[in-house]
Amino acid sequence: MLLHLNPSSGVPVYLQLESQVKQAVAAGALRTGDTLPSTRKLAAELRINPNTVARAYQDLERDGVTLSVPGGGTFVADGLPGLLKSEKVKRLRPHARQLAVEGRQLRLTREEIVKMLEEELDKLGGQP
Amino acid sequence: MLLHLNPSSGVPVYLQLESQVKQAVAAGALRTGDTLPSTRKLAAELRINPNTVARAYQDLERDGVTLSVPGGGTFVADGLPGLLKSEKVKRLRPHARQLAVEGRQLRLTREEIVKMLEEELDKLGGQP
DNA sequence: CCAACTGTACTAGTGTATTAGTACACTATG
DNA sequence: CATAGTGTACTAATACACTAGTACAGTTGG
Repeated sequence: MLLHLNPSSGVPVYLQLESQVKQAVAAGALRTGDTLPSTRKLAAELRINPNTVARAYQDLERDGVTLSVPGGGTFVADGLPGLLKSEKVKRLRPHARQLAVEGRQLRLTREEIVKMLEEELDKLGGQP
Repeated sequence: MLLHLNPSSGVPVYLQLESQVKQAVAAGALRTGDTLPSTRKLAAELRINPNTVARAYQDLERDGVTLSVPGGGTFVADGLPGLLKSEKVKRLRPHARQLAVEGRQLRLTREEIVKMLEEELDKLGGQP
Protein backbone atom coordinates (compact mmCIF):
# COMPACT_ATOMS: atom_id res chain seq x y z
CA MET A 1 0.00 0.00 0.00
CA LEU A 2 1.09 3.52 -0.66
CA LEU A 3 0.65 5.94 2.20
CA HIS A 4 2.45 9.21 2.33
CA LEU A 5 2.24 12.12 4.76
CA ASN A 6 2.36 15.83 4.36
CA PRO A 7 3.86 17.11 7.61
CA SER A 8 3.52 20.77 6.66
CA SER A 9 -0.15 20.65 5.74
CA GLY A 10 -1.35 21.28 9.26
CA VAL A 11 -3.70 18.32 9.03
CA PRO A 12 -3.14 15.89 11.93
CA VAL A 13 -1.22 12.78 10.94
CA TYR A 14 -3.89 10.36 12.13
CA LEU A 15 -6.51 12.17 10.05
CA GLN A 16 -4.32 11.97 6.97
CA LEU A 17 -4.03 8.25 7.50
CA GLU A 18 -7.76 7.86 7.99
CA SER A 19 -8.74 9.74 4.88
CA GLN A 20 -6.22 7.91 2.73
CA VAL A 21 -7.43 4.53 3.92
CA LYS A 22 -11.03 5.58 3.38
CA GLN A 23 -10.28 6.71 -0.13
CA ALA A 24 -8.43 3.48 -0.90
CA VAL A 25 -11.39 1.47 0.35
CA ALA A 26 -13.93 3.61 -1.48
CA ALA A 27 -11.91 3.29 -4.68
CA GLY A 28 -11.64 -0.47 -4.35
CA ALA A 29 -7.87 -0.51 -3.96
CA LEU A 30 -8.55 -2.17 -0.61
CA ARG A 31 -11.22 -4.83 -0.46
CA THR A 32 -13.07 -6.59 2.32
CA GLY A 33 -10.70 -8.85 4.24
CA ASP A 34 -7.51 -7.19 3.07
CA THR A 35 -5.04 -6.64 5.88
CA LEU A 36 -3.57 -3.30 6.73
CA PRO A 37 0.03 -2.96 7.94
CA SER A 38 0.50 -3.45 11.66
CA THR A 39 0.64 -0.34 13.79
CA ARG A 40 4.33 -0.79 14.52
CA LYS A 41 5.35 -1.60 10.97
CA LEU A 42 3.48 1.31 9.44
CA ALA A 43 4.75 3.60 12.18
CA ALA A 44 8.33 2.55 11.45
CA GLU A 45 7.90 3.19 7.73
CA LEU A 46 6.45 6.64 8.29
CA ARG A 47 8.81 7.50 11.18
CA ILE A 48 5.98 8.24 13.56
CA ASN A 49 4.80 6.86 16.86
CA PRO A 50 2.87 3.56 16.76
CA ASN A 51 0.19 5.11 18.88
CA THR A 52 -0.57 7.64 16.17
CA VAL A 53 -1.28 4.80 13.74
CA ALA A 54 -3.31 3.07 16.44
CA ARG A 55 -5.41 6.19 16.85
CA ALA A 56 -6.20 6.18 13.15
CA TYR A 57 -7.09 2.46 13.21
CA GLN A 58 -9.37 2.98 16.18
CA ASP A 59 -11.23 5.76 14.42
CA LEU A 60 -11.54 3.67 11.26
CA GLU A 61 -12.97 0.81 13.29
CA ARG A 62 -15.43 3.16 14.99
CA ASP A 63 -16.54 4.30 11.53
CA GLY A 64 -17.05 0.72 10.44
CA VAL A 65 -14.31 0.84 7.82
CA THR A 66 -11.95 -1.67 9.43
CA LEU A 67 -11.92 -4.33 12.12
CA SER A 68 -9.02 -4.60 14.57
CA VAL A 69 -8.36 -7.71 16.64
CA PRO A 70 -5.62 -7.81 19.31
CA GLY A 71 -2.85 -10.17 18.28
CA GLY A 72 -4.46 -10.63 14.91
CA GLY A 73 -4.22 -7.45 12.93
CA THR A 74 -6.41 -4.87 11.23
CA PHE A 75 -8.60 -5.78 8.28
CA VAL A 76 -10.98 -4.05 5.96
CA ALA A 77 -14.52 -4.71 7.18
CA ASP A 78 -17.44 -5.44 4.92
CA GLY A 79 -19.24 -2.23 4.27
CA LEU A 80 -21.59 -1.53 7.15
CA PRO A 81 -24.07 -4.23 6.16
CA GLY A 82 -26.16 -3.88 9.29
CA LEU A 83 -26.68 -0.19 8.86
CA LEU A 84 -30.16 0.91 7.90
CA LYS A 85 -30.39 3.01 4.83
CA SER A 86 -32.07 5.77 6.78
CA GLU A 87 -29.06 5.83 9.08
CA LYS A 88 -26.70 6.00 6.12
CA VAL A 89 -28.62 8.93 4.71
CA LYS A 90 -28.52 10.64 8.06
CA ARG A 91 -24.76 10.33 8.21
CA LEU A 92 -24.18 11.54 4.70
CA ARG A 93 -26.54 14.48 4.58
CA PRO A 94 -24.26 16.96 6.39
CA HIS A 95 -21.61 16.40 3.75
CA ALA A 96 -24.14 16.96 0.99
CA ARG A 97 -25.31 20.16 2.61
CA GLN A 98 -21.74 21.34 3.02
CA LEU A 99 -21.06 20.86 -0.68
CA ALA A 100 -24.32 22.57 -1.63
CA VAL A 101 -23.73 25.59 0.57
CA GLU A 102 -20.13 26.08 -0.48
CA GLY A 103 -21.00 25.66 -4.12
CA ARG A 104 -23.79 28.21 -3.96
CA GLN A 105 -21.51 30.51 -2.04
CA LEU A 106 -19.14 30.45 -5.01
CA ARG A 107 -22.06 31.27 -7.31
CA LEU A 108 -21.67 28.05 -9.22
CA THR A 109 -24.69 26.68 -11.04
CA ARG A 110 -26.54 23.59 -9.95
CA GLU A 111 -25.25 21.73 -12.99
CA GLU A 112 -21.63 22.65 -12.28
CA ILE A 113 -21.85 21.46 -8.70
CA VAL A 114 -23.53 18.19 -9.60
CA LYS A 115 -21.04 17.60 -12.38
CA MET A 116 -18.13 18.04 -10.00
CA LEU A 117 -19.57 15.42 -7.67
CA GLU A 118 -20.06 13.02 -10.57
CA GLU A 119 -16.44 13.55 -11.59
CA GLU A 120 -15.23 12.63 -8.14
CA LEU A 121 -17.44 9.57 -8.10
CA ASP A 122 -15.98 8.56 -11.44
CA LYS A 123 -12.45 9.05 -10.14
CA LEU A 124 -13.12 6.57 -7.41
CA GLY A 125 -14.12 4.01 -10.00
CA GLY A 126 -14.75 0.65 -8.43
CA GLN A 127 -18.30 -0.66 -8.36
CA PRO A 128 -20.69 2.00 -9.62
CA MET B 1 -32.11 37.29 11.60
CA LEU B 2 -32.38 34.08 13.49
CA LEU B 3 -29.15 32.73 14.92
CA HIS B 4 -29.08 30.13 17.61
CA LEU B 5 -26.23 28.21 19.21
CA ASN B 6 -25.83 24.66 20.36
CA PRO B 7 -23.38 24.87 23.26
CA SER B 8 -23.26 21.12 23.81
CA SER B 9 -22.45 20.16 20.23
CA GLY B 10 -18.70 20.53 20.65
CA VAL B 11 -18.53 22.68 17.55
CA PRO B 12 -16.76 25.98 18.27
CA VAL B 13 -19.13 28.90 18.59
CA TYR B 14 -17.48 30.98 15.91
CA LEU B 15 -17.77 28.08 13.45
CA GLN B 16 -21.46 27.70 14.22
CA LEU B 17 -21.93 31.37 13.45
CA GLU B 18 -19.98 31.12 10.22
CA SER B 19 -21.89 28.17 8.86
CA GLN B 20 -25.26 29.66 9.72
CA VAL B 21 -24.43 32.93 8.00
CA LYS B 22 -23.09 31.04 4.98
CA GLN B 23 -26.27 29.00 4.77
CA ALA B 24 -28.43 32.10 5.07
CA VAL B 25 -26.51 33.77 2.27
CA ALA B 26 -26.54 30.68 0.07
CA ALA B 27 -30.29 30.32 0.62
CA GLY B 28 -30.97 33.93 -0.25
CA ALA B 29 -32.23 34.88 3.21
CA LEU B 30 -29.38 37.36 3.27
CA ARG B 31 -28.68 39.32 0.10
CA THR B 32 -25.81 41.47 -1.10
CA GLY B 33 -25.66 44.68 0.90
CA ASP B 34 -27.71 43.41 3.83
CA THR B 35 -26.20 44.34 7.17
CA LEU B 36 -25.33 41.85 9.85
CA PRO B 37 -25.78 42.67 13.56
CA SER B 38 -22.82 44.44 15.12
CA THR B 39 -20.33 42.31 17.01
CA ARG B 40 -21.39 43.73 20.36
CA LYS B 41 -25.12 43.52 19.72
CA LEU B 42 -25.01 39.93 18.51
CA ALA B 43 -22.65 38.99 21.32
CA ALA B 44 -25.05 40.46 23.87
CA GLU B 45 -27.98 38.55 22.41
CA LEU B 46 -26.13 35.28 22.44
CA ARG B 47 -24.41 35.93 25.78
CA ILE B 48 -20.93 35.42 24.40
CA ASN B 49 -17.82 37.53 24.09
CA PRO B 50 -17.83 40.13 21.29
CA ASN B 51 -14.47 38.84 20.16
CA THR B 52 -15.98 35.49 19.34
CA VAL B 53 -18.41 37.16 16.95
CA ALA B 54 -15.56 39.24 15.58
CA ARG B 55 -13.62 36.07 14.89
CA ALA B 56 -16.51 34.69 12.87
CA TYR B 57 -16.89 37.95 10.93
CA GLN B 58 -13.18 37.98 10.12
CA ASP B 59 -13.31 34.46 8.75
CA LEU B 60 -16.39 35.27 6.71
CA GLU B 61 -14.64 38.29 5.24
CA ARG B 62 -11.57 36.16 4.44
CA ASP B 63 -13.86 33.76 2.61
CA GLY B 64 -15.40 36.59 0.63
CA VAL B 65 -18.85 36.18 2.15
CA THR B 66 -19.00 39.50 3.97
CA LEU B 67 -17.26 42.86 4.07
CA SER B 68 -16.42 44.51 7.39
CA VAL B 69 -15.56 48.17 7.68
CA PRO B 70 -14.38 49.69 10.97
CA GLY B 71 -16.95 52.10 12.30
CA GLY B 72 -19.36 51.12 9.57
CA GLY B 73 -20.55 47.61 10.09
CA THR B 74 -20.53 44.21 8.42
CA PHE B 75 -22.37 43.61 5.17
CA VAL B 76 -22.98 40.74 2.82
CA ALA B 77 -20.52 41.03 -0.05
CA ASP B 78 -21.40 40.37 -3.67
CA GLY B 79 -20.42 36.82 -4.41
CA LEU B 80 -16.75 36.67 -5.24
CA PRO B 81 -17.13 38.28 -8.67
CA GLY B 82 -13.40 38.57 -9.27
CA LEU B 83 -12.72 34.93 -8.64
CA LEU B 84 -11.74 32.88 -11.65
CA LYS B 85 -13.87 29.84 -12.26
CA SER B 86 -10.83 27.63 -12.09
CA GLU B 87 -10.17 28.97 -8.62
CA LYS B 88 -13.76 28.33 -7.59
CA VAL B 89 -13.51 24.76 -8.77
CA LYS B 90 -10.26 24.32 -6.91
CA ARG B 91 -11.89 25.48 -3.69
CA LEU B 92 -14.94 23.32 -4.05
CA ARG B 93 -13.36 20.06 -5.20
CA PRO B 94 -12.27 18.87 -1.72
CA HIS B 95 -15.88 19.07 -0.56
CA ALA B 96 -17.02 17.11 -3.58
CA ARG B 97 -14.41 14.45 -2.95
CA GLN B 98 -15.41 14.24 0.70
CA LEU B 99 -19.04 13.60 -0.21
CA ALA B 100 -18.05 11.03 -2.85
CA VAL B 101 -15.75 9.10 -0.54
CA GLU B 102 -18.16 9.07 2.40
CA GLY B 103 -21.04 8.07 0.19
CA ARG B 104 -19.14 5.19 -1.35
CA GLN B 105 -17.97 4.19 2.10
CA LEU B 106 -21.61 3.76 3.06
CA ARG B 107 -22.17 1.62 -0.04
CA LEU B 108 -24.68 4.04 -1.45
CA THR B 109 -25.21 4.06 -5.20
CA ARG B 110 -24.10 6.87 -7.43
CA GLU B 111 -27.70 7.84 -8.03
CA GLU B 112 -28.50 8.00 -4.33
CA ILE B 113 -25.52 10.24 -3.62
CA VAL B 114 -26.27 12.59 -6.49
CA LYS B 115 -29.92 12.74 -5.52
CA MET B 116 -29.05 13.75 -1.98
CA LEU B 117 -26.93 16.61 -3.27
CA GLU B 118 -29.75 17.76 -5.53
CA GLU B 119 -32.14 17.71 -2.59
CA GLU B 120 -29.86 19.93 -0.57
CA LEU B 121 -29.49 22.31 -3.49
CA ASP B 122 -33.27 22.45 -3.77
CA LYS B 123 -33.60 23.15 -0.06
CA LEU B 124 -31.42 26.21 -0.45
CA GLY B 125 -33.79 27.50 -3.08
CA GLY B 126 -32.86 30.98 -4.20
CA GLN B 127 -31.56 31.41 -7.74
CA PRO B 128 -31.12 28.01 -9.37
C1' DC C 1 4.95 -24.05 25.58
C1' DC C 2 7.58 -20.27 23.88
C1' DA C 3 8.77 -16.42 21.11
C1' DA C 4 7.50 -12.93 18.17
C1' DC C 5 4.04 -10.63 16.64
C1' DT C 6 -0.48 -8.10 17.10
C1' DG C 7 -3.71 -4.28 19.15
C1' DT C 8 -4.74 -1.79 23.67
C1' DA C 9 -4.47 1.05 27.96
C1' DC C 10 -2.40 4.39 30.60
C1' DT C 11 0.39 8.37 31.34
C1' DA C 12 2.61 12.57 30.06
C1' DG C 13 4.32 16.57 27.63
C1' DT C 14 3.97 20.04 24.15
C1' DG C 15 1.51 22.90 21.43
C1' DT C 16 -2.49 25.16 19.64
C1' DA C 17 -7.36 26.24 19.52
C1' DT C 18 -10.96 28.64 21.73
C1' DT C 19 -12.78 32.08 24.35
C1' DA C 20 -12.51 36.15 26.94
C1' DG C 21 -10.79 40.79 28.74
C1' DT C 22 -9.33 45.26 27.56
C1' DA C 23 -7.83 49.09 25.02
C1' DC C 24 -7.53 51.21 20.44
C1' DA C 25 -8.91 53.36 15.90
C1' DC C 26 -12.22 54.42 12.71
C1' DT C 27 -17.00 56.09 10.99
C1' DA C 28 -21.46 57.91 11.27
C1' DT C 29 -24.65 60.94 13.17
C1' DG C 30 -26.35 64.84 15.63
C1' DC D 1 -16.83 68.87 16.74
C1' DA D 2 -18.43 65.45 20.01
C1' DT D 3 -20.53 61.25 21.09
C1' DA D 4 -21.97 56.76 20.39
C1' DG D 5 -21.38 52.93 17.85
C1' DT D 6 -18.52 50.13 14.81
C1' DG D 7 -14.57 46.71 13.70
C1' DT D 8 -9.66 45.65 15.19
C1' DA D 9 -5.37 44.47 17.81
C1' DC D 10 -3.19 42.77 21.69
C1' DT D 11 -2.85 39.88 25.73
C1' DA D 12 -4.02 36.11 28.48
C1' DA D 13 -6.38 31.97 30.69
C1' DT D 14 -8.10 27.59 29.98
C1' DA D 15 -9.02 23.44 27.76
C1' DC D 16 -8.23 20.14 24.59
C1' DA D 17 -5.80 18.08 20.55
C1' DC D 18 -1.93 15.75 19.12
C1' DT D 19 1.93 12.99 19.57
C1' DA D 20 4.87 10.10 22.07
C1' DG D 21 6.71 6.79 25.73
C1' DT D 22 5.99 2.63 28.10
C1' DA D 23 3.87 -1.34 29.80
C1' DC D 24 0.08 -4.73 29.20
C1' DA D 25 -2.84 -8.51 27.06
C1' DG D 26 -4.12 -11.24 23.38
C1' DT D 27 -3.03 -14.32 19.10
C1' DT D 28 -0.29 -16.71 16.00
C1' DG D 29 3.16 -20.04 14.50
C1' DG D 30 7.06 -22.75 15.43
